Amino acid sequence: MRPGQPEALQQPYDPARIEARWYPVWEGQGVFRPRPTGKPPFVIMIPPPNVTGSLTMGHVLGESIRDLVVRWQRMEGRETLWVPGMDHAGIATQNVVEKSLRERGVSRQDLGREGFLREVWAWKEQYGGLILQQLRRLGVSADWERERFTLDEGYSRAVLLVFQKLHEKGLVYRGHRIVNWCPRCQTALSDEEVDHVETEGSLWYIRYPIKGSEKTITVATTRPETMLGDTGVAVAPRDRRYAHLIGKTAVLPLLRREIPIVADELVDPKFGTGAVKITPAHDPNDFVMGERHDLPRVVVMDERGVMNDNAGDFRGLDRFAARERVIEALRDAGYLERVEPHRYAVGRCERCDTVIEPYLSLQWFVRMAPLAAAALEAAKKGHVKFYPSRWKKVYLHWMENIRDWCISRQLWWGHRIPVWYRGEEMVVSAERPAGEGWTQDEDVLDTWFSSWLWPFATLGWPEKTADLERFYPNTLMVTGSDIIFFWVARMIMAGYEFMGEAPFPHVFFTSIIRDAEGRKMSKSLGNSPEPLAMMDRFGADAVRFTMIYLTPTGQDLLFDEKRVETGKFFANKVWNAARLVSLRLGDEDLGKVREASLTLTLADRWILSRFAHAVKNTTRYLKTYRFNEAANTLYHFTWNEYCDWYLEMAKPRWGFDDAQTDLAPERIEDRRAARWVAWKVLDGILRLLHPFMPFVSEEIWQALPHDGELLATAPWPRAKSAWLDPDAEHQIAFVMELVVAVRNLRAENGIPPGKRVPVIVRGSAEQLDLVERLAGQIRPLARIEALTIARDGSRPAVAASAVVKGAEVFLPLEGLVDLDEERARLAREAARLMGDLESVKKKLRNQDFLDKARPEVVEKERARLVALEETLAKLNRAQESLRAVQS
RNA sequence: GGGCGAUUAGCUCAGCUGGUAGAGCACUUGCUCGACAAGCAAGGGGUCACUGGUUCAAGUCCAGUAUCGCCCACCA
Repeated sequence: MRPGQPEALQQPYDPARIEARWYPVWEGQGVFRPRPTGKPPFVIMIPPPNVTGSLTMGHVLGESIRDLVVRWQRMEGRETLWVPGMDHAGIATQNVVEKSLRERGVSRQDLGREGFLREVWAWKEQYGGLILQQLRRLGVSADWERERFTLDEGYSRAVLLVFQKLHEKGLVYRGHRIVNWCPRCQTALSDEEVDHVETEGSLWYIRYPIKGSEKTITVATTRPETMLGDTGVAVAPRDRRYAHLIGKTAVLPLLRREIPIVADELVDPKFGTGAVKITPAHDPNDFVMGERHDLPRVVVMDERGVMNDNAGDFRGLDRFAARERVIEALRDAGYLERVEPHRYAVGRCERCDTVIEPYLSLQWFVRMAPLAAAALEAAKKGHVKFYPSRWKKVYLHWMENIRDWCISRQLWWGHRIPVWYRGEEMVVSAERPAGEGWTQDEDVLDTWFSSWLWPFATLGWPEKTADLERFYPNTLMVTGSDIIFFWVARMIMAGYEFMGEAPFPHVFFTSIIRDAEGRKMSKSLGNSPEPLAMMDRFGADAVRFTMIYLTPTGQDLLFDEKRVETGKFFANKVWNAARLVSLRLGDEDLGKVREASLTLTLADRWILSRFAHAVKNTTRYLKTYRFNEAANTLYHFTWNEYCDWYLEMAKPRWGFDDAQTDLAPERIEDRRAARWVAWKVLDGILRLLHPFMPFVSEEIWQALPHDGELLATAPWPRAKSAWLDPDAEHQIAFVMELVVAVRNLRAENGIPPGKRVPVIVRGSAEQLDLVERLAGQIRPLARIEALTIARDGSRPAVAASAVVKGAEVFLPLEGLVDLDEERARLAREAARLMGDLESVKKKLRNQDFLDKARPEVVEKERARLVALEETLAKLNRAQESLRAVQS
């Protein structure tokens, strides 16, 4: 315990100075390490950012929320673990490094696999993990000693072992399938990595001659260039129009290949002509039909999307150029019947936006349905809960319709598939098989095939480590809904498969950040604010607080840089309040003061009661993941109750001069109470604030009398029920209304703020007692010169007046004020109340209301009626008394 | 084609289990009164998208409509 060090709180508030100071202290003292406390551990994991990544506003929001929760739980006395780390991000990283190589005129093929991987690792050492530095700047309290990377040695072993185990169970298989192929990245992709974009295209109608007939059959297609790979034509089985053609042979235009006409239920007779070309090597549906009818698969383009030898004269053309030329050729030869505009969804690579080619190739897959069973049940039974809950439905729908996962990628950067070939032999094993002559599969695994193990592989799995034992399952997953399938769903599946239980009981989905116009943040639009620049401008505390304060639960967040002022201004407010308090604390060590030794005033009891509410509500909102509400509660309590009212009411009790020794003993005692309460509540505010604004709260806390080493490890405040004081709250509410009424009378009557005015109050004995007791606080708040308590019921002849909870406040005018203005004001006020009165009367005349509404509701309306009538009567009297007076 | 979400003050959004519409920003007026102009005080501004229903009572519950947005989907 140290006495206050007010000199530490310098004006102005300077976030840059403060924020450089505390992170090394926390880290140095091991605050971020889990330390057993006897309570169950709280475990959270970072969704590993790409190793190439740089901090975005999306990260800032997510990390702010994660750190908010972790810091709060740490203060609640839980043993906390936050595991940080990075994802090797196969395609993204390989793209970045290839691009930088290209600038040097080098391709990855030039370097060869080994050489290229050396380049990527070197690149990773130099530039990778920048984002982790940025996270420190933001203040995240992760345990850096447990930092993991998905390509770490141990983590890699886990990935390969998972492949091996799934293969042993028959859940990993290899096969020729139509996959999503990106001709630019030149790799297969999973369904989730393809974005479907609605596109204006055309539907081309092409005549295929029937062999041995003058007739033709017309098919409709959006991809005419693939007709070069057609090996059949299909019609619906019960389509009368085409029944006679089933079993006949069509002649493929341009190539003159003879292809059968078959019946297949996949054909929708209502679409196009009801006849469809079958291209088994270039369309997933056609692949299925091709299998059913035993049709050959003719691949007509290569992995770059360039037409190959099977494309005849079109060989060497890019697929889109080929489309034009095929159309031309068909038109010239009279095969093109017509063209219709057609809207359809085009698949695009989520990484590079290239149009995806459904492409026949040999790939590795995970059979997902068996893995989905447990994950499905977990959500249905509530073992895993989603916040907001509507994501459950989305999750279930995906799980129920799950499809096999293509996990092989034709890349070099990643976990190389642990499959070994020697002649006809094939071995699947995490370890290289013994003996000579084995060659490993060339492909690597999908990045998500490693990140789906994150909740346990980071803790040492497959080894039975102490961490794994202690920290699995994790406690909470906080992430974006955009990766619910990529990551969340798969983590749950992997959790059940390899650990036998869900990886976490709760998943909280953060908002998606958009710009002020509602557009997605993107580099090309240039609408993505630079978080580091914002932290430099406003401070990390301000950025964190603002993001949490603004984030709506379950909605997108429309973000505008200017909004960060909210956080900065709030930090400044707290800073200055702390300055005020620290300057008036005196020399006594307040930490040693016992509350019972103090004589608390009504104002003291009021703020302690309000503080207890604030603690209760802030904590409740955190527990229910309503983070914005938590921030909001704290903001308004601090600013509008503690600063605007309590500190203002405390000022006169403090006085200015500590050295003043000739005070009456009761004044000294009162000053002591005011000091203690102001400090106590501020201390509590700082504790509540710390998870939101760790830097400034720690800085201030250290400058005030405090208990313990660091705020970061100080206990979270409890809402003391002994502090709840409804009586004090009612009474102070009256006083506040009274003050506002006087201020309002002054403002409306144009009385200069500097001018002190006399005020007369009439009211019930209780009200007048209260006013008398608090006169010392009321006078400065309302800038009152003389406060007259009219116990004799007398009233001034000429005055501006207002009614507050039945009490009357008079501001004698003495020719200061425009009487017409005051008359108009009273008339407006009376009219407003008349309106309210009418609606209350109407309600009370309604027999149904009286019979059916809950008694306390009816009682409330009755009380309101009485109060309104009383107030109106007093207003009327005030109007009358002014009527007689000359302006 | 299916599903989800949104529609409340000029802007961005709160409003939990139905009981006198709130905040921040912006706006108006006035303030250098010994924490804070990054501030203080006082104000103006809303038929809660529309239509119907349930109810004594609907921003809140139900149904439908409209507009916007998102996700999923093998109609070529």
